Amino acid sequence: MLLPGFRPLHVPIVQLNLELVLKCGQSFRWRVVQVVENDLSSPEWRLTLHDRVICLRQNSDTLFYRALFPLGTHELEDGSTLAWIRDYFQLDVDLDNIFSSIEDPIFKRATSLFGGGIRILRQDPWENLISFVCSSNNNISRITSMVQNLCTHFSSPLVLDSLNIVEPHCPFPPPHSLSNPSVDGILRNLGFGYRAKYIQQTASILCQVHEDPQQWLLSLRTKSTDEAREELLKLPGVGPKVADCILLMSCDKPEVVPIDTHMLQIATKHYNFRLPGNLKGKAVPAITPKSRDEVSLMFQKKWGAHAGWAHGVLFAADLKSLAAHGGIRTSSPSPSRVSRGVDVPKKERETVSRISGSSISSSPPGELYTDETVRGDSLAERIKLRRRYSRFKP
DNA sequence: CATGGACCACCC
DNA sequence: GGTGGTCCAT
Repeated sequence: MLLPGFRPLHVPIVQLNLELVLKCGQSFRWRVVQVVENDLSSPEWRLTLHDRVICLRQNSDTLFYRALFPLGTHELEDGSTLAWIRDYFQLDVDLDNIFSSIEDPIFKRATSLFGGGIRILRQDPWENLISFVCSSNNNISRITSMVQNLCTHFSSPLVLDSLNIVEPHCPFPPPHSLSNPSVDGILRNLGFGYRAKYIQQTASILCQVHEDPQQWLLSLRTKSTDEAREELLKLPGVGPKVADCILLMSCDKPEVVPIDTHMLQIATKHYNFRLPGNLKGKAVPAITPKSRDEVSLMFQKKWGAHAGWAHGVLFAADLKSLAAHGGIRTSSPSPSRVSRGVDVPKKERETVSRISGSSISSSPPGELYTDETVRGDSLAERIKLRRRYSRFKP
């Protein structure tokens, strides 16, 4: 494969499969661009960082990469792009190595379904945090559009040289861009619903409490799993499921297995897990705090030190095998409840099904939050925030 | 500490 | 009526 401008890196597709990894609900910002050069065009993946756009393509044994830089910046490739890639994809982690000790036949089957290549990304904790605050009661396609809106409305696009670049490339907005109280209303108008307040409050709290919020989030990587989780749970919109996702995907906690209704289904259907009031044949009851811990522990015990990575395989495999069956659909009711307030229409849809055969349907602000703006909040609001934030304090 | 609702917008 | 949760009140 000849790709002008791209640099080759030897990475077998069984170690990293972009198609499987970048669209399975870990990161929501990668975009596919169909490049029409020649005829044998492979999809190109792009992600906008704060100072460059990462571009990737791949074939069976090679990953091709390059970066697009803003006008006026030195784009001499000093190796930082390669360093970023190795870190982000955790290329030093050998999938064969960490999975070879897992005997679980169901896991093995899921792996063989794709021939590997599914790994956990090492994402930026801040972006990861906000993205998953958006994930509650939500599907991949809508989360994707919400995150996209976050970028286009709260950060400035990189000014690129390339003429073939049309749409704006906006980085993920930093904490201070989302901390102003006005952000709540803006996000609501963008269709974020009740998650709008969570995002603004979380950003606000982090900016108030930490000199450098992003650096502080990064420091969670060196803390113990329990300590890091405790910190994350203090933030509005972050419950046990979201916290576990962040721990696994951006805080170097590979043993953590996030349990959502999806994983609960898998546990029930394939691992004979039974909730308290669940008899055979009955529908799976709603997840409870206790059952979540039980299921998570079961998987952790079964899969070991990299249980979270194994979970990623089951999860992605599940999503994928549905997309393959493309029309199998299971649930789907319709609304009758009308809500008041501002409504902003949204489009897009996506359906995913499951391995087992059943399926689910898925698929100007920006000012620094200063003491002055803080005073803009009502007293009650501040007290509530304060109480929540100190809930776990000694 | 353990359950039910509400919560937004959107799917169907 | 349900969604790849969380918050709040019993």
